[in-house]
Amino acid sequence: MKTLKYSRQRESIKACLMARHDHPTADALYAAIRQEYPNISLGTVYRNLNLLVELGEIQKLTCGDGADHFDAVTTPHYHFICKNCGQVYDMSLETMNNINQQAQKYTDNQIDSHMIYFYGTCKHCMQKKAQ
Amino acid sequence: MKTLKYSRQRESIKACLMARHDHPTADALYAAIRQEYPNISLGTVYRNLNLLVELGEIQKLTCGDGADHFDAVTTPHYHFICKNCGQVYDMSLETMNNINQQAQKYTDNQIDSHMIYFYGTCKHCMQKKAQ
DNA sequence: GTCCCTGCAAATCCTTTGCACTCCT
DNA sequence: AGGAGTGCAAAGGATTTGCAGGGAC
Repeated sequence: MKTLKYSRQRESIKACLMARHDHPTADALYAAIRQEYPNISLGTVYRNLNLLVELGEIQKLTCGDGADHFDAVTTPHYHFICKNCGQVYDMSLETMNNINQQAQKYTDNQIDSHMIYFYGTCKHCMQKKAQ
Repeated sequence: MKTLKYSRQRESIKACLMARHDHPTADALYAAIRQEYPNISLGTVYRNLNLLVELGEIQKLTCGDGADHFDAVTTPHYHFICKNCGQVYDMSLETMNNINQQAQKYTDNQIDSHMIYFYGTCKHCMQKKAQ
């Protein structure tokens, strides 16, 4: 097992993600962090994001719009994705009653994780369209 | 609006996907169809898969393993993905009770579609590991 | 004949990786 | 010093696209 060393870049990436309420892509995060560390490289951003995902400190969201998104909230929750603007919103839902039960058909273990995405047009986009 | 013309390639792609019970990637489907049409190109497979998705005749699954998968079943259902082998299984669950209700927070419309993925290790892989 | 569809290859987008160098411990 | 982390640029994988020729109607 590798020993983890401190890096100001990693701290900055984590801090930056936690400060946001949207779910930025690696590239969007890169752009934001460049304001503080103009020399940081995109490769470093990707490397650290993947590391943080492995550590369970952040979550990766693959919503199907090409680029992965990242989320500092790791407790189970769901997402609403606007088909118009691509914005990813957090959704909270009651615990998923019979899902673990259903999953016994496929695995003897627990479900490790899940990804739930709902697609539609968000209110914000509907307003813009109405104008 | 474009007029749709018949193409034997498109028919073959659709037929091939419908005949399968797994959820192949574009590349896997390409390999299968090549047996019947050795000259078909990967670009054509992608073009037609996207067209069929637009027509609502098939479904695209973005499970987060790099490549998109395709599914001939378009009725709402869920997926179990083995973290070990990447196999995608169909799952059926009762109708999602309060989900549309919850979604009113984000959209005034109905939810257009949703993607639900559960991750774990499938029984098949557990057996192999045990050997 | 017209316009859609194809095969091919090049281009694009997102992400990962190899390498020499730097920074933590 | 030792090894993890970085910046850079090149490589990689998946998907899209431009173009000239072929096929449907």
